[in-house]
Amino acid sequence: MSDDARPRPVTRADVARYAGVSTAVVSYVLNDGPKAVAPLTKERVLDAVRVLGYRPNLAARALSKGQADMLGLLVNDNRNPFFAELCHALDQASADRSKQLLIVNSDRMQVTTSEQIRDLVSRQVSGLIIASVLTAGEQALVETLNIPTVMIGQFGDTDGLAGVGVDFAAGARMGVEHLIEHGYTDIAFIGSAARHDGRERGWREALGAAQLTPGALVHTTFSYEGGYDVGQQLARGDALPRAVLAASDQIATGLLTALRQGGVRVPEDVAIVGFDGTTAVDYVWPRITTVVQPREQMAETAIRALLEPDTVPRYVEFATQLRVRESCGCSVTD
Amino acid sequence: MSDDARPRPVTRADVARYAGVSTAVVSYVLNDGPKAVAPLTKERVLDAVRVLGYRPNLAARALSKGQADMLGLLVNDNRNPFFAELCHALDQASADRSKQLLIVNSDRMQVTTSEQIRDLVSRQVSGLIIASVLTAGEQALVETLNIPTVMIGQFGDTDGLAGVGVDFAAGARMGVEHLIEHGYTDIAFIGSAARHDGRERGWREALGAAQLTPGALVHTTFSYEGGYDVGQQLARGDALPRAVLAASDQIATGLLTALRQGGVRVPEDVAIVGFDGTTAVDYVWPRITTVVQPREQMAETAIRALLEPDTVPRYVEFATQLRVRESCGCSVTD
DNA sequence: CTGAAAGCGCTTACAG
DNA sequence: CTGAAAGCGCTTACAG
Repeated sequence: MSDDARPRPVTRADVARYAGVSTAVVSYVLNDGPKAVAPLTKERVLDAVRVLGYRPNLAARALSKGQADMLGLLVNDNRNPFFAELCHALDQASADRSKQLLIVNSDRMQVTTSEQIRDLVSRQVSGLIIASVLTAGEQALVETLNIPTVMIGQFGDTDGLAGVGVDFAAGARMGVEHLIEHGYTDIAFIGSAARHDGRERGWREALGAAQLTPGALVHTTFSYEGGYDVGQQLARGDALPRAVLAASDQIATGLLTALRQGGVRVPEDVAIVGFDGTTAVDYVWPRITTVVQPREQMAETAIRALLEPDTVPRYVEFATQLRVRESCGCSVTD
Repeated sequence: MSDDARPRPVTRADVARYAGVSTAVVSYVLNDGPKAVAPLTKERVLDAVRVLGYRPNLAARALSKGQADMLGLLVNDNRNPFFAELCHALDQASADRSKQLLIVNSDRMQVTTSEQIRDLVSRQVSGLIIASVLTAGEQALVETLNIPTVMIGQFGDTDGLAGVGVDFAAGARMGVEHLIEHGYTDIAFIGSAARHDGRERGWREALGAAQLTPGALVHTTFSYEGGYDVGQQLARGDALPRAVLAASDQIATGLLTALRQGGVRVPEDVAIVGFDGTTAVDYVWPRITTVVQPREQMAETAIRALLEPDTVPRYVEFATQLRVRESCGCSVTD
């Protein structure tokens, strides 16, 4: 049995003493620089590290370097499936570059988002990833903070911060065009009331290009519930659209559920196309056809934008892809 | 316009100088101790803080205190809806106690779980929350680390670590009993191959108590796909169980989707009860009846177990609740 | 190739 | 009630 309660943790001084070198040398070995170390000395140090079970104190290193090898991630709500998948991808991508992700939900009641941003910076994160919508004030704050920052998922290139995302309008057009190919002419859009949602614009554009009158335009919250509420109203009313483009998979899922609960058939009565490409919409029935955002690529690019800004353009817009399932009326053999 | 590139951040020395006090006093004010400060002096310090826009360097504080005001959370995959919700609840609960959560996915390829645990500790987290299953070796490691640790969601009280979770067996019994009340007698269980899953035991116990022969016992992975695969096999075969208890909502959802895709009606042909109580299963159709784990309470208790261990028993087992929807055969007016 | 030493920005016993 | 100073455990210019 080993002793418990090892009161004083092993420090680099212990390692230096054990290996018979200076503490500087221990650092050189552990960090592979900035100075070279003789092979034999290096061996002795590594041995000491092994024997003593030494682990660097990362808080000390962070203080010394002014940087904690962490990246701060601000997300509105990590439970949202799309953002959960994005968080996961970001976690992997930052781990690839040996950074930890400090994830913070901005829907906290107790503290303002600005406060959270400041706290992240106080912790010496080397960069900020913003996966939620900022107010003008919050954005101004970030800019004065003078820390590498990238917006992900949503950004306007009017502002000063770097951004990674998809072309919402093109994605929406793709979805609507697919519905048009099915022969539907009455195509509604369900999305948020945000001022300039590219998805809403893309919906409109695709209909215009096909000489179709826009169908109903419904604004709701970005959540299962938002879609569900709309679905209930539609199911009760008498003016069902023939097809719907939903601005998110969550909305699409809530909509689908309410419609079916209300006895409306999907896709026979109402066809649905979602947006995001989350895994979850492949596990409802009918499975939801959706516009896929390439989240691994987005995550990878966002991390690069932070750590190697010169290798990445200021704004990166990825193309989306249509994942065809049954909710649009296609019959998929799978 | 304000200057950009503020090279040297404001430190507590600047504040002290501006306020005409020592740096110690600044600390006393900012930390409300350990010494009292005269009201007027305090005012001057707070003023200086405001004017200079001072923010403490949390890495320095962490080094000094040997503790970073962070809690490390190890989760297998934050995309799993139940764990996403648990992470969110833990985030809120730790924010209530002004700790940040350092979330780490243990499904990373590049690095072992033990390595991740060590890294968390190196970062001076003041506690560890383990929301994933540890190997014996990993668990032994955690114990030698001598840091406050709590397992959440899953724990065996044979081991040395504190734990918070639900009574899996009782929860499963509750689910099965509900299916029995519906009059079903052929009730299957779909879960993992883990050695001692309380849910499997509870299923068996409830059937035994009702003098019913256990139905099929199917082992699969804990994922949408695991449930989907089983559902496809069942739909193709000719031996459909009349009812199923799934060990997780994800399994239940995958199962439901595959069954419906295969033309099997739920609940008319096969009734389903899930486990976890995630939000998502309220947004599939039919909505899935599920055994709810009280995740806010669990999260709150886990955080308390770490920060105020004396106020919490070593093992806390919460009761589950049945959330009745349509998948079991109930008709819910909602 | 190696070491002595200053510095990072806090906290906190100790003295007054 | 306040301050001077040591200490936390690293990194890294500087000197040799």
